[in-house]
Amino acid sequence: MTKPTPQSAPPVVTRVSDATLRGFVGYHMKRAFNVIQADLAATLKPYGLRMVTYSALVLIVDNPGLRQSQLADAMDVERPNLVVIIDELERRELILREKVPTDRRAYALVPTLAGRQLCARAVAAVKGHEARLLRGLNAPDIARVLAVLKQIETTGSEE
Amino acid sequence: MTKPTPQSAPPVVTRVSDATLRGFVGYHMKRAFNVIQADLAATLKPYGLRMVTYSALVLIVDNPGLRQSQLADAMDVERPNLVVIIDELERRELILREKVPTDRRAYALVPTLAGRQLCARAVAAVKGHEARLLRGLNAPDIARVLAVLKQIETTGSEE
DNA sequence: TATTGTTATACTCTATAACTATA
DNA sequence: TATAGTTATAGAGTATAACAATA
Repeated sequence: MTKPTPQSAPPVVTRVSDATLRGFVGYHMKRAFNVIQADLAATLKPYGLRMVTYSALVLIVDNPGLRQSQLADAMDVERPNLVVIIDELERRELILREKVPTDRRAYALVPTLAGRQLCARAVAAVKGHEARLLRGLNAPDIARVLAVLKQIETTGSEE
Repeated sequence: MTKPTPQSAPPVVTRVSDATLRGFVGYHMKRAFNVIQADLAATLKPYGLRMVTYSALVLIVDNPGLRQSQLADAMDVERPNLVVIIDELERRELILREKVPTDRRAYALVPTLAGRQLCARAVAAVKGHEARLLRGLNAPDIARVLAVLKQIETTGSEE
């Protein structure tokens, strides 16, 4: 027999339970991702980069000459929103917008030397950030997590 | 010997490579979470709930009588932002703000019958949503993912 | 006609300062 | 003096419509 709790006046809550939400993978994902996002932002701050500008810079360094529309596709960002991101990287002279001779509507995005150097340093810093957050976890576990995340990513578009 | 590529004019990019970013767990997390978020939003739409209002409702149902500040803490939301969330749930008569006799500054949040019923239906729908996104994955793999996510969540605050 | 990059705009989410009424 | 809830506001992030130049 448990002590009956009055229905009209709920007892004072001393410890908030999130047991129901803990039953969902998405809830754990959101909380873990919040931590990653905050730590990543702090990691990139010394380089003057945000998550989006970092992603854009890495993709431009890895794919020199790609068009803005290709980058927008790869980043899952709308074209109008990419413009300001590219503006920012260009203003800092980390990348260049080069006119494409064969299609005068388009710009080819290429990294400058400074862009490639900053990119290398930022990537190294992010590696350190992940090593910190994932320390104590073994490689097989992480590999399994990546497999699950990849499956979620692709299952979403199947439906 | 690989064919040398001219440095001055980068070749046209046919397929954008995100190989560098794929080396990071956070990148996979973001992409997977985007998929989850979009599917969850669609799942909750028929119930007139968004991710935040859903989380708030579940926590109020599971912790009847909790204060707004407690809920804000649990949800990692600033108090000002919680106000409009609570307003929305109260306007739809899913929850009530009850004056606390012992502390007249505070409100105890309690679910109405309609709130508990909608919560139960929404939770069931979200279970279906997760089953869809995670189909084909076995329980041990998911358990390992949860362990990793929990570790990331707690490691973030250690530093 | 369709596409590339752009502008303007709006809507959501989130963060901070300051207020009120209590404690 | 500190706390609970609120208001106002500003900053990100994101989405859509419409335009000029070009294909």
